[in-house]
Amino acid sequence: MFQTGYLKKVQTLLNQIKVIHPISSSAEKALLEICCEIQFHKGTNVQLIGHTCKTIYFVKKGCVRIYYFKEDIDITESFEFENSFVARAESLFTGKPSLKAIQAIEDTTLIAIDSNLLFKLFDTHHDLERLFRKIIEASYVNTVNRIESLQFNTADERYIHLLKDHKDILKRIPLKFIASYLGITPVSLSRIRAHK
Amino acid sequence: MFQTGYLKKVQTLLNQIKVIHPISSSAEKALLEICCEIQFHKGTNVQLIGHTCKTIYFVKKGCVRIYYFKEDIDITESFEFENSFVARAESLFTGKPSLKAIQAIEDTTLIAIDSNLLFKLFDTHHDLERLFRKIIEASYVNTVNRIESLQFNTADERYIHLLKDHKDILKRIPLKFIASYLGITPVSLSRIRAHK
DNA sequence: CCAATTACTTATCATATGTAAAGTAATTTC
DNA sequence: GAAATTACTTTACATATGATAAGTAATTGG
Repeated sequence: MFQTGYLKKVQTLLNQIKVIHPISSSAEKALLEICCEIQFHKGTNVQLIGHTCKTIYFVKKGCVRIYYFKEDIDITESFEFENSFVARAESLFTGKPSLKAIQAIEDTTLIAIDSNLLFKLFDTHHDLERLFRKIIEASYVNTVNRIESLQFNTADERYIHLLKDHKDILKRIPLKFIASYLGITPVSLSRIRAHK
Repeated sequence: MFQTGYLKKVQTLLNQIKVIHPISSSAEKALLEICCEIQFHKGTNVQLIGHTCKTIYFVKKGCVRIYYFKEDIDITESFEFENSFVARAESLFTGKPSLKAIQAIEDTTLIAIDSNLLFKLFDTHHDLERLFRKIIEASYVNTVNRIESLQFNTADERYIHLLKDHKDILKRIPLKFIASYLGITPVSLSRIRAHK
């Protein structure tokens, strides 16, 4: 069916799926058939601005960010690390071209899932649709919490909160990316870090 | 099966479902069995802070807001008007008690859907799960766009943007609610409106 | 319909964050 | 490994927004 080598390649994905919502082996098999592994060097774009998002990625190794430009300023919308799914929701779920790009922050290994093929599989594999419903629900909860943070917390409250939840983020992500993610300038983040 | 009176009551819900994702008549029937209509007077709470969210509401008439307190300050997280679904996602999808409340801003008629019963129906009605997957996807896209707005737009950009998308909101929602929704104080919103 | 409450605005002052510029430290590239 | 580029910090100044307070307008409740 599958060669040992291939199964090994996607093992991190299968492990993560088990945690979220276990699926039947036939669903697993169908899913693996529409997956492929891709490598990206640090700094390269995984997806470009202007392309309609038709891929859902799983981060096997490394990390990526979604970013866009507002008046020539590079703004990081989100980060994703190992064992997370990434997609530009505003494009994937609306079919419109995305104003955002995905970039590898480190040398990164992604497992790419073709979204059109995936959505077709939902017709025949109910459990696969449930799995992805739960993935979307979890992402939704994250964004709702993020809104709460951006709505009325000060910049340093947001910084402290980010460190509490993702202490490791500091070691892996350039500060300029963290700054725009928090909705502030790099200068302002420097001030906050200089023990304000 | 159903009395004409009952079908009439939930017609707005059924109409809206058709727009999002048409479902089979058996799914429709099953859904209607777990719905019930509830009326709320202006200003009353639909759900209280501290309760675990086990209901998904559909706004038939009127409007509601989700709000919470940060250091005694009332903050509006979101508004929902006619033909929208409302739930406190961070509680519904995690099973934890919600730190947020739902309140009727006008005299409001809601259709309440028991979420546990709904999730059970997903096992037997695949199309119902798809419908709600799409509803969640749309909500997710909205929150992602909202983050973009809160991350680097100025308060008056956010205000103008809100008016562009929801010009009617001004006529129905007290300014103090709009202010906290935009992440600013009522005083600051007054200044912005005074033609800054 | 009047009194009381709540909603909104305006003014003043304080402060956090933005902008610009320059300096230092770290990375990258050849 | 030196030069060049990029990342980060610090400083000085500008500005948007917050906090407080007081005034006006609108709603609510008896």
